[in-house]
Amino acid sequence: MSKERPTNSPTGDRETISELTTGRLSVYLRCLTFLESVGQSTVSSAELAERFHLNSAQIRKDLACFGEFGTRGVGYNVTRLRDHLVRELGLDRTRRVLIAGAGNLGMALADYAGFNDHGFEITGLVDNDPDKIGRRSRSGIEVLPWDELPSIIREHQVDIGIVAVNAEAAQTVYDAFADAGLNAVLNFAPTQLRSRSGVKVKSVDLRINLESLSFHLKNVEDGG
Amino acid sequence: MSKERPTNSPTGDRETISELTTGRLSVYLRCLTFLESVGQSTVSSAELAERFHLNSAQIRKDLACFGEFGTRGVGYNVTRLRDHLVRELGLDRTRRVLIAGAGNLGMALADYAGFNDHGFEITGLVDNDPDKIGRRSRSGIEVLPWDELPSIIREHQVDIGIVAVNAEAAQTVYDAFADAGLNAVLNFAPTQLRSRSGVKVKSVDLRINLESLSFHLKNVEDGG
DNA sequence: GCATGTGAATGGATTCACAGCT
DNA sequence: AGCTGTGAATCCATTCACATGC
Repeated sequence: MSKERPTNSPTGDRETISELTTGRLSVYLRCLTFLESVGQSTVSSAELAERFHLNSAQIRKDLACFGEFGTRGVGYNVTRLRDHLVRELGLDRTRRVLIAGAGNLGMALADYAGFNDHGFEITGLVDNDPDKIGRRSRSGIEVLPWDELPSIIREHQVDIGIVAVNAEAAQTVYDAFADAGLNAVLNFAPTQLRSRSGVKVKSVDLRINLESLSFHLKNVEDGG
Repeated sequence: MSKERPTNSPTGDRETISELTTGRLSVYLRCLTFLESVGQSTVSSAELAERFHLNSAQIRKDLACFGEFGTRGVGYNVTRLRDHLVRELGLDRTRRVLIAGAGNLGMALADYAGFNDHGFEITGLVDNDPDKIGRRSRSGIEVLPWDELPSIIREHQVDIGIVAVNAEAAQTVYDAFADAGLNAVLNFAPTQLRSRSGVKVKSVDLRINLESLSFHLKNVEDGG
């Protein structure tokens, strides 16, 4: 459909920011949080570039997506920029996360420190195995019945669903998440999900990463 | 240094294949394994393209990286192509994997089915917490002392190291892996590792993925 | 002077379109 | 006829280089 857009208008203009850019914005945000914690008040694109092995122009382009936030001759105000990124990435309110699949991976993710932290909150796990229902993860997240997914999502005001089931069940889980009104899904199953418009999937495929490393190793071995 | 290379010579020519391409090759391989299991003997680039929402020319280009493997007018022989990809990706021999960090994530990865499977084998976990040493994961993978990393890697002939420690310790672990002779590292810590030449890192950053979903949600909310 | 913000140039990846083989 | 393999064209991301503003 309509693809015409004025490329990069300074203000407004949502959803025209690429995945690659948002990934880097997350990285910058992490760095800014650190800089703030050590009391640094301004930072230049050159300094950020050095930290991340990136080109400073790229960083300026990335940061300019939302309008002008730096001061020429000076750099960026750490706190101001950080707050701005937090808001632009939608991290200024807590996102509630539900995990489908209470196997090893699901349980580990439920307890994973990086999640229950700064803007994300695991509200529960669901599983269709009666033996698992009612159990809790080490940190106390409860396993709820899969059948009650829609009401759980409604009552707990879940925003993000995590697929931590096997490849065969993954599409069913995604569809159920979508039917229940979720708009964002993080998939750990080693399969390509057929996604619906508006219901975004991000996939983390451990096997692809391992195979990529295997390929590198093979080249190292063959090369010498 | 030298960047000149004859772009894409049909045979030989290692390491000039992009990360994006190898990722897709892994996906194709998975699909070919499935097709073989259901007895399909040939497949066309168009059929693969439809499965993965990709362009058929891209698939042909990807598959042509290693030489010509299709038959014009017919397509690709499933078994032959699969075997070829297995060999080219270096999956024709078992890769031994060691996990550093026996926390929730490390333990879960040790037991994760997708790993101890088809070409990868978890040989153990290491941790520097004396309380954890000697414990075992559910599936029986033992936690070994961090101090003995070099000898463990030597004796178990480890190929790939996994970093499943916190962000602060991640660089230390990476460096220890590299010093012990590993050439491939999979990093789960939410930090950018300073990598050494030849010692490849692939990072899986859960938080970046969640933040990307958060950004999407914010746009959905703002837009409607 | 110094660092941002940004058009222009470059580089890489994807797609098109067709020649060539079966 | 059908499908691969691939140069040419296109698209998108990154980098360069400089005008702009503090």
